[in-house]
Amino acid sequence: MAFDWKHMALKSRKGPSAKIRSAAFRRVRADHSAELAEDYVEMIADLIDDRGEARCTDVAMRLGVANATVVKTLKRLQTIGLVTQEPYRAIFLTTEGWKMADDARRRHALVEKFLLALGVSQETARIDSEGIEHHVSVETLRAMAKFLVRS
Amino acid sequence: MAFDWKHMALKSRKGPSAKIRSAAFRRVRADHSAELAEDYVEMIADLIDDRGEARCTDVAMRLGVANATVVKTLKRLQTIGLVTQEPYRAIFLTTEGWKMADDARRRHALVEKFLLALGVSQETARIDSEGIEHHVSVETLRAMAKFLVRS
DNA sequence: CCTAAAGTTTAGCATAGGCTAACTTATATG
DNA sequence: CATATAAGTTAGCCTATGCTAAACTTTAGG
Repeated sequence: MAFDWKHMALKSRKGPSAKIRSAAFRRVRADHSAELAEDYVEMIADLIDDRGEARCTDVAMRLGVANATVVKTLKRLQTIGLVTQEPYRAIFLTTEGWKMADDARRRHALVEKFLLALGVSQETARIDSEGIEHHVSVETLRAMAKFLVRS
Repeated sequence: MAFDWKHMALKSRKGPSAKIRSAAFRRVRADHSAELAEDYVEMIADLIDDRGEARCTDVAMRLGVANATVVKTLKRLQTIGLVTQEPYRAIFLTTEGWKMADDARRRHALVEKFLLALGVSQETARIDSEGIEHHVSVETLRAMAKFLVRS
């Protein structure tokens, strides 16, 4: 508190680590834009597999958002080439979309299994894996897989 | 501000129906609003401990965002009672702010240590823990702590 | 003690994601 | 086969988070 900052050399305050450190936060922010897309695509894939087609309403209900929100987001997903849809019709995934969905599902399943193996409840594993799956690097995924094998 | 979906989600113990399932996504969305606040507060706490005071520029640099963005976000954090600041002066944490910061740091440190114990590199542990720390429930944190003890 | 550099704030813009209400289209049933 | 209801869409609003450029305040140093 009583430190005299006025007489410190201000130029030396910016360490070279600041730039490096900020990369982690940039990564998290970048993840966020991809996150929603992954959730949608993963859910659409599940719906198609489960019941033959994915409808707006089902996606809205499962995500817990309004119908109009889904419609708006699907437009964005269409422009970036992940889904296709005719007005008033069901939703389909592009090849790109299927690739992302399968990837997300694999990751999701692995994280959930890992949490269960760690000893948390089914309920918590389900909820936490939903939040965590988007932030796990390939290296960490591999470490989780290894843990599953030897446990 | 935002409704406390975090708590809601943690309390639900019923089967994975669509309605319940959507709680996980609500929880993730609720986390997102808190996430930024936690990152700011945690970083401000670190800056105060490291060098006696937290300035806009340092926060901006470490987070990798523009100065103006920090100023705007700090206004929000002020209105929700986490920080205080006089114009053109350093940033301070309220009691509430310190509580959140300490909590975030504890969680962050635990997740990072856990990842290291799992066998990932220092670099990956640092980056992944940044993304994961906000999505880990108390139950999972306890499981991670237990793992650290017996490993 | 004055001035230039460094730091902070304001203004104005963009995008993403959320909502409700009102409208349009598809479909299921009497 | 006509129409009520379910499903999808549009319009318009809000908040959060980012940005740049310009204006303003503090402070270091001559």
